[in-house]
Amino acid sequence: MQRLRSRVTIRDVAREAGVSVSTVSRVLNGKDDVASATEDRVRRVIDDLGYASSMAARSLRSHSTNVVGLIVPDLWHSFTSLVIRGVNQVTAAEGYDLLAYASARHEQLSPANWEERLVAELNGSVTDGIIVVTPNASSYRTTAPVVAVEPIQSSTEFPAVLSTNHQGVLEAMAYLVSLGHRRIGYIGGRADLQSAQRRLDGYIDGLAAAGIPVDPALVLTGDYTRPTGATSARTLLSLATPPTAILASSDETAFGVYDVAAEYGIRIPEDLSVVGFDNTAESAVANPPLTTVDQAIETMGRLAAQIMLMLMRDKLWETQLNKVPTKLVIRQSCRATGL
Amino acid sequence: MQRLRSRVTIRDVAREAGVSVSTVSRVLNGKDDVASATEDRVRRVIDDLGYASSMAARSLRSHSTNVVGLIVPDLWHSFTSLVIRGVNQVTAAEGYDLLAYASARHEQLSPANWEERLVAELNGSVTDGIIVVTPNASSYRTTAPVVAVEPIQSSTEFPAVLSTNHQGVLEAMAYLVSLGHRRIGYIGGRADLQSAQRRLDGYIDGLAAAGIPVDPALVLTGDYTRPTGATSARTLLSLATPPTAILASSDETAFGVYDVAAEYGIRIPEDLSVVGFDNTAESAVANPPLTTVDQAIETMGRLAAQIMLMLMRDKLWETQLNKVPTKLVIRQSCRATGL
DNA sequence: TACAATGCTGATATCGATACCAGGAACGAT
DNA sequence: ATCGTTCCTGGTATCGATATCAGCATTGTA
Repeated sequence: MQRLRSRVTIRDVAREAGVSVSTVSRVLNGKDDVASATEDRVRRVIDDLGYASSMAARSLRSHSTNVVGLIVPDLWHSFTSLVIRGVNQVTAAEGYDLLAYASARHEQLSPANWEERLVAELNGSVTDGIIVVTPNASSYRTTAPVVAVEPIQSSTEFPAVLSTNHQGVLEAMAYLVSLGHRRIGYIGGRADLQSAQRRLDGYIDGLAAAGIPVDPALVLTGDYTRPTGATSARTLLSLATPPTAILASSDETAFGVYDVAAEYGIRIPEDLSVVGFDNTAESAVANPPLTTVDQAIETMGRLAAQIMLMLMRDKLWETQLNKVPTKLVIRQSCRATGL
Repeated sequence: MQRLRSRVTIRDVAREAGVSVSTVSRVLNGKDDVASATEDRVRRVIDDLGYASSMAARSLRSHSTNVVGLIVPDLWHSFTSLVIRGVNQVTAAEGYDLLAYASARHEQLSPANWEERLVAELNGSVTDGIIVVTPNASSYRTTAPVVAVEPIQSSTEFPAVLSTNHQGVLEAMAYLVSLGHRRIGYIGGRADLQSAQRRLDGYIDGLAAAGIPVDPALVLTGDYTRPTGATSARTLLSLATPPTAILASSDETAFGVYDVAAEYGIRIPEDLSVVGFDNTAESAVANPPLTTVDQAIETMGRLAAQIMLMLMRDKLWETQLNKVPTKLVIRQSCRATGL
């Protein structure tokens, strides 16, 4: 491959085409005041030399890129991937490039504000606006707009997109209660996440609505992962009076419950009803297919992108909290109790 | 939120701290020839003002960022996500940032070289090296290194990471033959992809190795998607003498076969054996769990990142074609024929 | 005492692009 | 002949950072 000795710059193009850099710049930016003969010549040289303008230089000078930034804690978890997918759909349709940034510096920076520096660094320099996924900070110093998806802080100074975690769990609880369950176990998420808190509230309110007292032995704190789901399930199923249903606060957690049920010879849904939360792709093909709360994560991404584009175009967006509704997806992991 | 009127620049910091921009720059870059009193003062001002240096300006001047670029056709397909995950593991461990770029301009540029411009634009300006996933071009004009993952062109002028598609399918075929299958259907991938061609070759060579003639009616071209998998399965299962086994060239395709089998009341694996390719997360929880060829996509990402870091550090990497072995994962979707 | 070495700091050029202003050529109007 | 337009083009300042060189104290050495 031709590893060029040095970059092809706008100067090289100008020299080769026998015009000034200004003219080349005009051609690049599609200004209409260039003679068509000149434009053709410049374009030919651009192709010949394989010239591409430097993003760094362009954005440094023009203070405008065509790029929406996305700052994510990682680039592979199912939640992240789905948000990215939703955002990408909108940005691509509107002709914006999308740049997802996962920093190597999480650990080194104080965990509370690792994204703050990134936002400042990227915004107004490489991106025209930034969407942050599950951010910690409640405010950023920046010239360009910021939109959050599932922020950890409950109140933020920028528009945020949230799912109705509380409502979703409430609905799932109502469903289990309608099937006759009264001992319902709960495996939560990491206590420091706002979403986990909301879901737990939904569980407690769901019990209250059915007039069932909370049994602390049935309420466990997890971390949304499969192994922890399994550990928690072992605890619940070893109780003297085990629950007849388990509400897991994530699909991964629910699969941990599946694992332990198989291990104990407990049949789902005959002996134990299980409800998840997320509606990941796996939940549809699991055995049995998992009844779960659909978070519409992709929709959240789309909404965040739409808000972002509005703000970038100096339109206003009044609402700070934008909720995307959850929906209970009933499959085959629950059954009425035999009572 | 404080939307700042204008960016905080290094100049503002210098003025506030009563030093020159040079000194601030030295502090930022951890040079050791700054008096510690001065350094403390500058750092305090940096924190107070919430200053973060502009990536654009920094890389324009220094010609070195700490960023590895990743150019992908999309940001959500399972293949892409897994590659990103592998790359991210290595870059994060080595202290490099990762920037994944999905262009909105696919469609507008001629499809054959949409990534070429992106590579030139990013490299030597925003990134120090670029990993391209399933690229079309076989060469790029760039000053910084390029590494490809599953390039479409068979021969490239830069290091490429490939999986042993041919070997993987061959192994799957040997397995099916060992179970007694002789009528084996094949649902391929998009004909223009090198990977699809390799897998098809594996199928044909697998038949040849077993001394079975190719029946054109059993060989269909798909596109790796679930709906097309279903359509193809309908065709195969409607034949006068339907196959006893179907080798799907992707897990998604295999799930399409599952769908149609359920529709037709055909039991897997009792009536029909199915083998997939990819070993996605879904394949393990499917009903029945899918026997599939594990591509070790994450490993491919890791290897690509390792090669990239070598090249960025001016080490040499001789081998152009780096193959990551596939492995047959036997689950419960196949059974010996009743003959 | 003179002169070099060291430690720290500032001034200036530069990276590659765009914004802005100025100006030449061709043309018609006065 | 002079002037104002219109159309096109070039020169120069500038974006925010780093690299390089130079300079000023202060200290060490011949």
